[in-house]
Amino acid sequence: MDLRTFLTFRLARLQAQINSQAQHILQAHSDVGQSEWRVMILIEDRGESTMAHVVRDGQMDKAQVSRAVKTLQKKGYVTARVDTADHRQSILSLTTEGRVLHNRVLPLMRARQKHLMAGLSADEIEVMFDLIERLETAAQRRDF
Amino acid sequence: MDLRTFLTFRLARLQAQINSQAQHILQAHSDVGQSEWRVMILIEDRGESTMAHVVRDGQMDKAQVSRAVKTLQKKGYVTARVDTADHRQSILSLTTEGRVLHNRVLPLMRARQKHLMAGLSADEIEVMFDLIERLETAAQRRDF
DNA sequence: CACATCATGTTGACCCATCAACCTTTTTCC
DNA sequence: GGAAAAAGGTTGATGGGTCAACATGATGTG
Repeated sequence: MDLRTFLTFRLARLQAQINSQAQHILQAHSDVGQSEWRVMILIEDRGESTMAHVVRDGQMDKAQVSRAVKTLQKKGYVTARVDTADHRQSILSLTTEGRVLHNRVLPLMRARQKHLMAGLSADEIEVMFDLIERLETAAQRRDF
Repeated sequence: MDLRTFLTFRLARLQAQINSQAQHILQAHSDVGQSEWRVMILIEDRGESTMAHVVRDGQMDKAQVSRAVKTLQKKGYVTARVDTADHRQSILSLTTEGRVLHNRVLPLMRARQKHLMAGLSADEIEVMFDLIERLETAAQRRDF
């Protein structure tokens, strides 16, 4: 029983490392957490967005997005104005400070992503994505 | 900016699926959570153990282990007796009920692990482990 | 022996993630 | 038009995971 040979165990550790690295960057260069950062990316990516869009684009939990947006508003990085056409939703956009933060941190995140994949050849990256895909399918089974 | 092409994003999704699957098994067949389950495995693997060993064997956080052990004692699956030779640590072992639970759930977890890897060839598994290894190394960098 | 150091655990604080219950607004459909 | 269903959000609860501070027992060195 060597845990090192368990795929799930290794993946969990890898994930922990990756998270920790991201957390470190965000702490060193901003005052937002990972979920807030992801929300900011997703908003800026559309220019303007809504929580529902953020949820779908980022496959995040809507509760998490709701809280992240609230925090981001408090921190002054995001504004929300109620949609006149649909009063259920608000239109989210980054403030100037939000955009500044975004533009400061995004290059670092891109560099990190690049560094992570730098040790892998194009073929290997392809294989990795394929394997992730298949594992994800296998992980959906619930009849154990 | 398609998040689907981000390795970190895909890994996070995969990890979430895998966790959810494990959680589902534990909820259906026991009353312990994932960290408690891992602690139980690690104790039973040695027959007897200590928190420090569990922490090292499972590369878990000691705070997490401390709380998991406390809960497991409350649930009656683990006993702790102070080591006479070293009064700082306690020797942990599973109770009879703990062992029953362990023997009931472990086969399901093994089956799950097998199913996860069933779609992958031996070569692919090897590649996967190798890639995980290298990504883990790359994820250690902190100078961004 | 005494003091510094290290190892073992415990606790509080904080963040991430998920689920369920609930409220409001919009849409669908008869 | 009106009831039912669906969509957008909010909130509370639970669990996972990490970090820092602390208390205490063990160890090792001058």
